[in-house]
Formats: sequence, C-alpha cells, structure tokens
Amino acid sequence: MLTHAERTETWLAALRGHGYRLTAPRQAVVAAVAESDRALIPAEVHDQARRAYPRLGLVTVYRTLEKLEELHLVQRVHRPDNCQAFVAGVEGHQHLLICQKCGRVQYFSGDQLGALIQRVQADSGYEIHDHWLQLFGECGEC
Amino acid sequence: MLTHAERTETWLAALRGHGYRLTAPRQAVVAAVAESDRALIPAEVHDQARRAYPRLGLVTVYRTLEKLEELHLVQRVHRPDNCQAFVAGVEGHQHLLICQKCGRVQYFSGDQLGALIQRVQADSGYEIHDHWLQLFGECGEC
DNA sequence: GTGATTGCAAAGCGTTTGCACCGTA
DNA sequence: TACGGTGCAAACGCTTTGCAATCAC
Repeated sequence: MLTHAERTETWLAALRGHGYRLTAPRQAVVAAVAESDRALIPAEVHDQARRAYPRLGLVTVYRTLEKLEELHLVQRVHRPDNCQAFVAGVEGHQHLLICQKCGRVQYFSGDQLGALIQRVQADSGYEIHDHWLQLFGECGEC
Repeated sequence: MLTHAERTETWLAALRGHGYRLTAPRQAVVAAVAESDRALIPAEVHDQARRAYPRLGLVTVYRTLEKLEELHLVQRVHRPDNCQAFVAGVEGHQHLLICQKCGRVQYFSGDQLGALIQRVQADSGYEIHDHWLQLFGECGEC
C-alpha cells in the first residue's frame, strides 16, 4: 500500500518511463487523482489541481486522465448516475466498494464467482470473458 | 416468460394504467425496445421504431424511454464504453450477461453474494445497500 | 533547438427544453 | 374540447479538436 505522495511519484515515473514529459500542469493533475480516495469527475480534478496550478486548463485534465487510463494507473468508475469519474487503479483483479454519499472508494477481492460463472456459461451458451462486481453503500464517515 | 408481442402489450397497458396516452409514436418506441433482446441506445431505438412510424422524432424516443424507466419496464445497461443503452427489465433482483460483440443481453440469478457482502461490510465499515454484477462475453450466435 | 504540451476558442455530439401544432381520451 | 403528446429548432453541457504560443528535454 502506497502513501498518497508515493503514488504520485510512481505515476509520474510511469509517465516519464513511457516517454511523456513532466510538466507542472501534468503534475498537478496526477497529484489530484493520486491523492484522492474518492472517484472524481474531470471538473472535480480540475478544481482540485488548480489549487496547485491555477492556470490549468480543463483540456489538460482530459488529456492527462486519458494517458493515466492508458497506462492503467486510473480506472473509470461506473455509477447509476455518472460514469465519467476516475479513481486510482490497483494491481490485479479487484472490485469496487463505493460510498453513494461521498464517492469514497475502496477495493476488495475474493469474489469467488468461479462456480457461478461456470454455471451461467453452461446455461447460456455464452463464453464469458470478464465480469464487473460493484458494491454500493455508505462509508463509515458518512 | 412473455413473447415479444405480449411484452409490448403489457408495457402499453402499464403506460395506460399510469394515465399516459397511447399514441402511434409511443407504441412504435415501446415495440422497438420490448421486442429486442439487445441493449439499444436511443439512436438505435429511433432507427428501429421509425420502420413502424417514419415521422418519429428522436425527442419522443427520449421521452418515452424516460417513462419506461420510471415504471421499471426498462433498465439502463452499463458497459465499458457506453452507459446509455436500454433493455427490457425483469421482475426481482437479477443480473446481466452481455455479449460484447452484438449487445445481446440475458438475465441470470443466484449470485450467492451474501457471505461476501457480509465480509466486505465488516472489513470496510461501509453499510452496503446494493450491488451490481455483470458478466461480459460472447454469445452463442457470435 | 525541437517536438511534445499547453490553453484558448471553436467545433462536435448526445441530450434536454421551448413552443406551436396535433390527436387521444 | 381539453390537455397530454409531438416534432422542430434552439439551447445546453460535456468532451474533443485546431492552432499558435510555450516549455521540457
């Protein structure tokens, strides 16, 4: 488990490693997402990142999120009302637990869906490649 | 399990029962969604429904889908790339199996997630109210 | 110095709203 | 006949693109 600052550094290193330049606007966007435990929409990332870099344009937020998603450093969070929010990703196959009040996100694993997937596959004639499991609720702080 | 035509009739009856008028454009939209086994985006519903009622405007598609969603006759389908598609809903708590090629949708139940949800709830301090489970793959016909 | 990156402004796209006309009940 | 429903056109909000200026390497 990384600290927030370590996560920012890791992401910046990954961007650099893929040939991307490290600019001040880009660093502000990366820090905003890497150091949040909530799913943020682009406008929220913009608001947050402008505290570090006030001249930041919204366009740069979109372009940076796109790169972070490409590198699997962030992932999109789908909610009933909004599917444009992003959170820090994790290694391996994990699922999301999302607070419906504040948007705070936690990962969990161990879904044990193997048997269910086998059964549904046999019953339906589909070949199943992937699954989404998300839990919604209210977090301890809300 | 209803036939497609029966489903259309059921939905029209439900709309009538809620005080909505039965117009030709509305019937065309209802039939398009009720008689599809794929998740359709509004533009696809429009295309399909115009075969029955060519003057149909896209706006009416949106307004009718809104009413069908209110009455829980259709539900929105979330996919990695698109969250605006609609399918016929089912009674009770069921999950979706979606073909990534053609968009064909099937429901299944029996997720047995109770124990997992209890565990995650205890570990996380969240109070879990709801869950989403979706399987993605390729259907028999694709 | 060179080419990636930026912010602005404009374009694009799907969705919603305003409104006069139409058609169901 | 009354009023809900319709299609058109315009407005809207979010996202993407074109471009000249800027800045990391």
